[in-house]
Formats: sequence, C-alpha cells, structure tokens
Amino acid sequence: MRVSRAQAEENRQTVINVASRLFRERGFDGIGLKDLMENAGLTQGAFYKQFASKEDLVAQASKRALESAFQRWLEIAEGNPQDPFSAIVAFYLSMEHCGEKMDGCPIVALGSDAARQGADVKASFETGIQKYLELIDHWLPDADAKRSSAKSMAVLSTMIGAVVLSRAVNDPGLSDRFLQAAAESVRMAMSSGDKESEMRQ
Amino acid sequence: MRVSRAQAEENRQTVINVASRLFRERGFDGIGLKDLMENAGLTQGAFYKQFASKEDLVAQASKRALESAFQRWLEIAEGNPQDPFSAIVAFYLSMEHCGEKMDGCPIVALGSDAARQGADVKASFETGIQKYLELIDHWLPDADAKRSSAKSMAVLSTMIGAVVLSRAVNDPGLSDRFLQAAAESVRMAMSSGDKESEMRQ
DNA sequence: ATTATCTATAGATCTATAGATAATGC
DNA sequence: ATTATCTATAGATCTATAGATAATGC
Repeated sequence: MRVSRAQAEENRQTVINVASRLFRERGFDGIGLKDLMENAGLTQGAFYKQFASKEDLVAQASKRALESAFQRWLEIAEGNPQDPFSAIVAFYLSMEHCGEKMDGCPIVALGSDAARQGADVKASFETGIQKYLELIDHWLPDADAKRSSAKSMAVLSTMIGAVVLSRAVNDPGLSDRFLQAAAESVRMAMSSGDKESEMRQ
Repeated sequence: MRVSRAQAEENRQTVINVASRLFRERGFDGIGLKDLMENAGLTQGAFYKQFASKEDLVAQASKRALESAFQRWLEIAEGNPQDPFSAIVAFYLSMEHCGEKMDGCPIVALGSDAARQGADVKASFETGIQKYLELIDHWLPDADAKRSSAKSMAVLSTMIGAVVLSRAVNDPGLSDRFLQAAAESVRMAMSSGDKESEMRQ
C-alpha cells in the first residue's frame, strides 16, 4: 500500500489540484474530504498524512488556484503581445469565462467564501491578488506610473465585480450586459491618462 | 404549544430576518437549520411548517437581504439630497462596511455562493440587482440617459468587486486602498459625461 | 524500520420527517 | 378540529483518528 516518496508527493499535488478546481465549483463548504480524495484517486484515510486539516488544504488549494489562473493570464497576454490587456479583457469578461467556474477566476468563485476564512487562506488570496495588480500596473500608460496602483485596483475590482454579478443572475442577457459594460469601462480606464490631471487642465 | 396565526407569521418573518443576517456572515452552507431556528427563538422541528426546504429559506432570506440593503441605500441617499451618490459611495466603500458582513451588502457577502444555487435563489439576486441599477441610473447626469444602464453596471461592478477584494485579504492597508481606488473611479465615472462622445470630439 | 495508504470507526452535525402536545379558530 | 411548535429520531454526511497492511528506504 505504501508508495514511493516521489509518488506520494505527486499524489499530494493531485489532491491540491483537484481541490483547487472542486472548491471553485462547489465552495469550501460544498465538498467533503471523502469526495475530494476520491476525485484524486485516493481514499479519505490518506488525507491527514498529507495535510494538517481541511483548512490547511483550503489555504494550499487557494494558492494553487490563484497561481494557475495567473498563469492563464500570462499565456493569454503572450498570445497577443500588441495589446495584452485587451486580450485579457476579452477572455475574462466573456460568457465563456462566466460559465466555467471550475477553471475560472478563483477570486470570483471563492471571494465571498475567502472573507469567512482564517489568515492562512486570506494570505493565499492576498499574494495572488498582488500579482494581478502588478501585472495590470505593467500595462498602464507610462504617464500613470505614479497613480498606477489605484487605477489597477479599480480595474481589477470592476472585472471581478462584473463576473460575480453576471453569475448571480438567471438572465444570460443581463449577464452579458454586465460583462460588456465592464469591458468598455476598463478599456476606457486603461487607455486614458491620469484622470485627475486631465480635470486640472 | 400552538401560537396564533399572527404570531406564526411573525415567527416566520423572524426566521427570514435571522437567516438573511447569518447567511451573510457564515455563507449558505456555513450554518445549519438547528442553529438558525435557535437564533430565531424556535426549535428545528418548527422549520418545515414554515418552509419547504433549506433552499426555500435561502431564496427568501436572499430576497430579504437584498431588500433591506436596498432600503439602507435609500435612507443614506435621503440623508444627503444634495449628493446622494457620494453619500452611498462614502458608506459602501468604507472600512466600516467592509467589516460588517452580517448587515453589509449581500451581493458581496454571498455573490460567490449565489452562483452555485438554483434558479429561485438567483431570481432573488437578479431582482435585487435590478433595483440597484435603476437607482444608480437615476443619479446619472442627464446627458447619459441613453447609455445609463451600461455605466451603472460598471459602477456597481466596481463597488462590489472592491469590497469583495478588500475582504479577501489580511492587510487592512490594502483593503482600504481598494476601497479608495474604487471610490475615486466611480465618482469620476458618475461625474463625467458620456465617454464615447467625449472621445469623438 | 519507516511510512503512504487502506479500511473502519468515533463523534458531531446535517436535512428532513414522525408523532406528541397544547393552544387556536371555528 | 386544526395546527404551530415541540421532542425525538432516521439516515446521511462531515472532520478527524486508530490500527492494519504492504511497499519503500535505509
């Protein structure tokens, strides 16, 4: 029954990967350890050799979810070097992304849940969120350098809020309007310079 | 043990009100019927005379949460007739609102959870969200009448996303920066006219 | 000898139902 | 007679632990 150290580590990674997807689909409280472990091809009994508690897995799976979602952003950005931010917006604020909870943005899928978790889980989110902000900062017009952070924060807020809203309603038409409205708003925000200095003119 | 019809209805309302607050604090899966009923001063056995299922209560409590949060917006707006939207922004994007999950915005507290629920729960959210949009529409500069809906959607998205993000991190400084960045962004969006026609000039 | 995984289980909790009780409403 | 609430419980599920097993790693 015992497996090699390498195999055990591989199993551990599988559990984290499976959890990062199933938590996004069903919520932290929406799936039990038995179901999680079976989805990773193991039994429940093996869990506590790998993780200290369910909360421990929640923190690690959150970190993994944020990391893999961030990787996806990088891939999409690299696929359109001329205008990486527009490519991100087209993907993120699409009905396709709205429909794929399991592989979509974990901040949208688990943001409300994260607010109820302990410091370790929030730390996973905080680190991931900072990376998103840095990436968006990087795409801002140079003139905005000093105010970059605030603008990136507003842009990220708009994107996340729009997908949360689009998933919370029944009407697909309304969902799509939220995504389109947010897309227009963030494209505008990113293309324009510093709004305060514009107003001072 | 039986109570009057009026008392029974009052009890039912109490259960819905209690649930609307405790669901916001702990999530739909984070509190059981026994705990809910005890918080309403009843025992678990009384539940199924009042509600068809837990999901039924989830839908009704969501409706109630959206309604009472909307009432709070109206009260705040009436408290500042000169600039109702600024008053809403000052409240909604404050650290105080960030800290009060139980009485705060249910879209922030339960948005991720709502995405996993059935059509009845989503209908509660959809109806509530539409009312927020109408109210924000109402405060837009007249010039924006035609494009009002899209702008209101972007503004609501930004506000909700910012509070979701501010609650998902540990660092209070970061939380506050998200709120401030969103506040500046939505004030700018509401005060400026139609951005597309501006760009055409 | 160590240990990753298994089966089995403890003890708590979950949703939902059944039957008793006692007050209402006709 | 009806019924809102109560106590009690069924049956499922939850997190976590205990001890057995069999393969690894020294």
